[in-house]
Amino acid sequence: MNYNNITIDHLRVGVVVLVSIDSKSGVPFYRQIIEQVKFAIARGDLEPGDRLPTVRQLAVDLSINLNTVIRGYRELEIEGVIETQQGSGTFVGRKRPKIDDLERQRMLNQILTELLARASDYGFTLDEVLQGLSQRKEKSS
Amino acid sequence: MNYNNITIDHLRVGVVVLVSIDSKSGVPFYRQIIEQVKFAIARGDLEPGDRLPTVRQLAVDLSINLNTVIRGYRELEIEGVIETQQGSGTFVGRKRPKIDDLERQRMLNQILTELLARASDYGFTLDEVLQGLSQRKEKSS
DNA sequence: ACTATTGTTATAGTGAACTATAACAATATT
DNA sequence: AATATTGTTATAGTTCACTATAACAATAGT
Repeated sequence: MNYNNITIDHLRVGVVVLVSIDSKSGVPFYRQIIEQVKFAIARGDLEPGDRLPTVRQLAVDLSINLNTVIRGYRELEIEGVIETQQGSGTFVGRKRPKIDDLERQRMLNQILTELLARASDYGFTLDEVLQGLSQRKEKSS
Repeated sequence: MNYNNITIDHLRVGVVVLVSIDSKSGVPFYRQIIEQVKFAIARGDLEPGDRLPTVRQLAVDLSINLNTVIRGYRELEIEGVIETQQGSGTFVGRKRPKIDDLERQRMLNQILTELLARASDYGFTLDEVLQGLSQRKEKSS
């Protein structure tokens, strides 16, 4: 699929874009898969127990090689994000890290600070960041 | 330099971060140089006639190879963003670099995707991230 | 039981990015 | 004029991401 010179292959599950690959971004495909699966979980589009696309199906849909998908899935499994069952499929894991509220808050603040620092390096304003995030929320609903 | 497992080599000119390389992002070094020089100009941190770091100096400061710097500079010159003078140096050209909306969009998307992937690692949802950011906006106004 | 579907493993090849190193060419400095 | 500094060019080798292809292994469905 082609949007204004940005080539994006994607896979929709229902109405939701699960994984999309930007072949011009310079970011390795398998990494894009990893990030976007995590992102989908953060968004709530994927919940524990949900089934992911089969490795072959995703390879076809994204027009990439089977091994590249496997590589992404494997790293996700190593990180404990997903669980694979040979013969049956790949599923979102049940793992949820336990952190107390204070530590959680601190962690979130740190992540946000780094984000804003980077965004500002590139000349983005807080409003633009907020808007970009809001759009992602809309897409998923 | 090391911030929470994110390795960032950077070069400051004055107080401003001119070019920083994230070796874990997967984005080729020479591309990061190109992008960041363009954004520095767009931001106003670099103005027409300003001198850029020498190829050798930048290579040393970023701990990358001379040829990689040259590759980035060369593309910037081809695009007309900078002008090189053998023997004297590399300078910002008079022409303003076009950072089209697509490129900006891509950059923001990349930053947001990374953020959300990390947030997901710590069990944060998109909503929590949005809420955290909104609070920062209130504070700043 | 058989078959289809799922994930797994293995091998081999290609191209891009990066590195190391050396020599060359133009300009600035002394 | 001589030297240092700047960008340029060239060669060669390494690593990584990706592809193509094939066979294997476990599970689900019939």
